[in-house]
Amino acid sequence: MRRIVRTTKALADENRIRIIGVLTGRELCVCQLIELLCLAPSTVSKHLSILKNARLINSRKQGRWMYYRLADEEGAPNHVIEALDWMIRSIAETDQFISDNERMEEILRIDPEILCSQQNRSGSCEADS
Amino acid sequence: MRRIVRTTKALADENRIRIIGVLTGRELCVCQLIELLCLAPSTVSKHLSILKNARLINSRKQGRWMYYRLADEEGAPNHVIEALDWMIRSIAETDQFISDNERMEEILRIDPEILCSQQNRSGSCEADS
DNA sequence: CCTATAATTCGTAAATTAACGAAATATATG
DNA sequence: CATATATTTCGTTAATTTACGAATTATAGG
Repeated sequence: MRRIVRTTKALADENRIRIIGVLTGRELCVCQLIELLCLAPSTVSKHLSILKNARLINSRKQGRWMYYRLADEEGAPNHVIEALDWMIRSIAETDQFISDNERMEEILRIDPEILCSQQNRSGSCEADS
Repeated sequence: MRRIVRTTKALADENRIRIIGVLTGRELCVCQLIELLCLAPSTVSKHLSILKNARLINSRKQGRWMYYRLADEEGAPNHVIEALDWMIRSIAETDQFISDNERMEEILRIDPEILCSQQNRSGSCEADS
């Protein structure tokens, strides 16, 4: 039951739900999520660690970048996979999900080298929508 | 998306999950839940209002008693029904779910008139398990 | 109508969580 | 080896949530 609570707590935050929303079907690095959410790098990192702790996402380090993706069947408990499944189906038609994914398409067109180097300075984010 | 967050927040508390666990398959009144959870009546009432607000449960007043039951297909949005479904399947085999339901069987054997009248005085609860 | 009582609302204190910036860590590159 | 940089960890503050008791509401029954 502790594990169920850890799952629902991880899912009980709007920013973490948005992360799951843009992670469906692709892998993203932290600075791309920072750009989307307009939050400090340390905050986004903390959200990712909560999701990872709940085993909702996995990560892979490549050079200086850390890539995150949704958990897959192998390696995550059933109840986690099913929660992810429910979440993705539930948010799929929300405005937030749609606009986040549109925005992410734009972000993905930016060379990550340039994108990242412009962050880590305060007030760098243009809040959108 | 607001509604999804409301759903996950409602499910992100151990006591509320326990309430859902004992409510599967039956209707219960507030004092029976107070007895199980060993929490103040006002606290249990607050948990119930959070669950009701998220449309995970429904209520019915009969005399001085208020009966709560899980939401059913009619009247609750799809994503809520599916979340309930996931939750019930996920907790079904946990020790907490099993012992809560055993304890509830005992509680149900007590005349509610007697059960309720013994509450509302501080320190009345014998914490179990 | 008066009293008892089941449940809720309200105000408040304690605990938890979210957000930030600064410092630390790890990796690429000159 | 020194520097730049992507991410994480740590410490702190602000916001949110949980829990309680006191006061309130609504109903049953004398």
